[in-house]
Amino acid sequence: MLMSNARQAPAAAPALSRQQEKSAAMRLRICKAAAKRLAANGYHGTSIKQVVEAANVSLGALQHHFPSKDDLVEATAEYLLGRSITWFQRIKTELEKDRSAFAEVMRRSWEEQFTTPDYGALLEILVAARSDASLRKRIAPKLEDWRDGIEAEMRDLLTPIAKDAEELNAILTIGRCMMTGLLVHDGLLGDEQHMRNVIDAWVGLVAGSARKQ
Amino acid sequence: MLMSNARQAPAAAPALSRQQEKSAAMRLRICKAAAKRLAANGYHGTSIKQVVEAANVSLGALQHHFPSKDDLVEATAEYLLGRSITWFQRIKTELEKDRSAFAEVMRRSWEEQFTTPDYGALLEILVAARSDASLRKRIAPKLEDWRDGIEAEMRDLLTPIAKDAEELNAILTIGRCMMTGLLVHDGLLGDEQHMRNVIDAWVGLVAGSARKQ
DNA sequence: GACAAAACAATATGATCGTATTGTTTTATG
DNA sequence: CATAAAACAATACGATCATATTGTTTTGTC
Repeated sequence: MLMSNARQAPAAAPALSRQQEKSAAMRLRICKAAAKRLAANGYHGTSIKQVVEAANVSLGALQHHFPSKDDLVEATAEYLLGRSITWFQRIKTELEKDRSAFAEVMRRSWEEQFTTPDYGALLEILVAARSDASLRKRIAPKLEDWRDGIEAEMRDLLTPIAKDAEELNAILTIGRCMMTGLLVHDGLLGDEQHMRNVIDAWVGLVAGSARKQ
Repeated sequence: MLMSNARQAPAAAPALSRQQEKSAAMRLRICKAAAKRLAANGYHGTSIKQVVEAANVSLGALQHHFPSKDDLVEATAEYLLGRSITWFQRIKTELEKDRSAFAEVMRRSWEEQFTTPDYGALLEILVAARSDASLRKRIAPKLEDWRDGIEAEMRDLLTPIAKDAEELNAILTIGRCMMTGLLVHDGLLGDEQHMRNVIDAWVGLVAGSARKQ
């Protein structure tokens, strides 16, 4: 969790020198391009050269900031996960004191997060990491932080729907995993209405279970 | 849905000539090797050469049966989905008249299906197909048949847990997608006990909702 | 048993992969 | 402003990719 590694992916931004500014901007630009290519062509179909062209930078520039492909993928994952956390922070303030917060979080996270190219890119990275030990080692801790971050953000907002924190986390996990699987399975068939119906069924199920208690 | 294409992946086996037998055996052998490599190395890390070596066949033999990589991947997907359907047919007869059939189906499909190398291979194919239009066209109808097949097999067995067929299908979809997402997300972290807990939470949620009605 | 087609095999080919190498420009520091 | 390091750029390299090509062996049909 330590922040020793100074020139990691875009984090906070306190008083940067011109060089650091340039570097951060370049890294962000490359990560965005990488995410775009990953979402469009998948991990298998994305090469360094493609990212270079999409970002409109030289190969040398990319290599300077990301010596290996794993470095690039790791930074891209960090960028994407960071943006997701930001989204959850925003939705939290938006839905404060909304009685149907859970339903809103689920529906909106589906529309604004999971069906997004950004999440498609993240999915590619996660699946690639499954069968690549060195990449998995890099990604796993960031993914864990992401999950913990979401749970921390949602804790207060969604307290009413579960009997304890553990159950709430389980519900959040199921929702998150369901949406990912929905993309992989039914997303392949392209029936968006059907997917929305599944989300609604899920919301109904949780609501029904909560009412029972 | 027509069966015109005679020499597709291993289907039924009614009276084959020696040539057809050899062919089917070779195709099965190659598909098994492909699944093994996909599960171990992912789509991105699996090459034709690797499959050739894993199956211990010549490149020419593979090319004869699968002219392109997409042909191989399609046949492998069909093989894997077919095995999955077979599993559901077996579990159906095993759990007939079991009052806790739903919980058993969920828990056992997690252990015996989703956490299996075979499903890892299928996951690789599904994700790859997301960003590969031609592959998606080949896979999508087979995936749809698979989903429909599961729903058909489970219809009678799991009738009690839902108020109608539509809700039952939604529950099956959520369960299936959740397990897939669980592999992609929490599977990366390797905490198997946590994943089993999530499955149990899901079973409890559905049971609670069913009891309410 | 002759002939054709299917099955299997070995090697070649052009493209593309990730990375290494080497050079030039820009920025920070004394 | 001198010097070193960071940032950016261009080209090269060996490996590997999917597939094409050209052969040989096995099987089915007449």
